[in-house]
Amino acid sequence: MTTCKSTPSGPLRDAAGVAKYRHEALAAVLQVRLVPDEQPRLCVLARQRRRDPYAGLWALPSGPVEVDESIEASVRRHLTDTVGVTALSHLEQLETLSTPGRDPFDRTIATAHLGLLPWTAEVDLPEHAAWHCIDDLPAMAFDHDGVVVRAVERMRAKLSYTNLGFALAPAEFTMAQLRDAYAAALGHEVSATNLQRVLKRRGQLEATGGVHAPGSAGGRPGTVFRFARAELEVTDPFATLRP
Amino acid sequence: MTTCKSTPSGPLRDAAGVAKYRHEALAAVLQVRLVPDEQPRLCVLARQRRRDPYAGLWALPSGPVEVDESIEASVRRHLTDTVGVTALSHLEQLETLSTPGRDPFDRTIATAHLGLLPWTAEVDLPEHAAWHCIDDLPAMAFDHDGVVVRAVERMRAKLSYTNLGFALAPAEFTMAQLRDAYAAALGHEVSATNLQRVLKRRGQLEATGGVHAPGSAGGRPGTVFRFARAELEVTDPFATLRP
DNA sequence: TCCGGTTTTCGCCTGCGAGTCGAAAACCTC
DNA sequence: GAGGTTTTCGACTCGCAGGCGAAAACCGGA
Repeated sequence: MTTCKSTPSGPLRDAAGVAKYRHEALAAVLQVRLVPDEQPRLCVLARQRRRDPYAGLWALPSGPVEVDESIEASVRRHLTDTVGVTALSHLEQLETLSTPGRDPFDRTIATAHLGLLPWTAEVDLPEHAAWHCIDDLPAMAFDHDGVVVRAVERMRAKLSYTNLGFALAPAEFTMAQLRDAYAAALGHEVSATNLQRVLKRRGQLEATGGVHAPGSAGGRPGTVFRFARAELEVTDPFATLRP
Repeated sequence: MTTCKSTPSGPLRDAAGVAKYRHEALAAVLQVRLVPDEQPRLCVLARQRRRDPYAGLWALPSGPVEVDESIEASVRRHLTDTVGVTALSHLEQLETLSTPGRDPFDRTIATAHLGLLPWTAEVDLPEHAAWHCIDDLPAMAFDHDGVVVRAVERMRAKLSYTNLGFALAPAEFTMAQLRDAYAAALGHEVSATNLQRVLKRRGQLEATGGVHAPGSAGGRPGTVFRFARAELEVTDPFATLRP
């Protein structure tokens, strides 16, 4: 229904003279990645740009929103198409970036998202895509470095006041595994004792009944747990000044 | 630099065939409003629509983003121009709405914001604009009722784990006034004792030295306080599982 | 000036949940 | 069976929110 009145040199405008913008769906996909004989580390998925602007720099997976989809659907579509990510355990909106000049070639608006993968998910990465550890990030294109920082902040905050832990872990796990995953995600040591007590008190943790075989070094076998619910729920945002 | 290739019947697209969208800057402006001889109440600013779609229904203040401004600057501009709000004590981004069909006349994307005014701010409302109490909202246009709900949720959550209280109150106030404002904002009774102790422990509260004259019914005069800082700062988002 | 009524302020106590520590349990290899 | 390793559980401490009652500071009226 919209007709075009813009001149080739100016911004695109509709019949009423209102400016229109290209809208990018953008995602910082985080995963606790296990490396044999090392502590697991928190990483983010990025692609190396082939074209200007910022050719050669790393950028978060993104793509334009189509007319018949919501931004969230667009994020999922582009993640599947460009980096082969289909098994997100969590996806939420982070922020919308709109500073004029953030894309030197066009006036674009982008909505950034936080995506999470369980540590067991294996992604077949295409060429020019790679995982980068959070504490050793390369230079990134556009405003994407800020997006990664805020994605990690959001995930860390929600790990403490929601049951977001389910998105880091697979269906079943031992407390030792979960402790290591939390430690990698939060960036500091975590006590398995305290973690188990906190999650149990909140009713997020259930024992499956099974036990996990001990490692080669021996030791008591760990009981296998699962998260009671796989949807995000807030524990108590009104920690203070409650009724 | 973008040229127009769209046909009059299809969506607007640039030279590369990428769809472009009208982007709306949207704000839910909340204020604790004082009515003489009544408890103060939390209200939201809305305008009654004159044109279709949703003519006659109430809608949050909004307007299209211009090419040379960020979304946040656009929100401030439209709030000034359409409802005369210039003294926001706080403004933050809430969420971006993009469901196809959310605007039956056009494919638009809107970024919703949370705005706060101190209870002393008096706004000269134009015709067709009014304050609506949160617990007695009229039917709203588009997806704006959901925006109001999430704006209130966000504010209530941040009142407990940030110093957002500074945005509700004027520069100076007594604990009794602040208690009433918190009670209206949170929707439940608040103890002045506990409120003062919590805010003091966090270093958010300072005594100015002055005292407020007692009311007509007498009583001990209240000491005058101010917030130590007027920028948002998080108290402790990592309440649990800290290092 | 004294007294009841009102509002604010302060100190003490309680209770919940996070964090720490150490001992016991359960497994390995030698 | 002994020694080493890992997991699990209980007991304790501590910080902070929340509740209660007494004391402080003001009013108006007798």
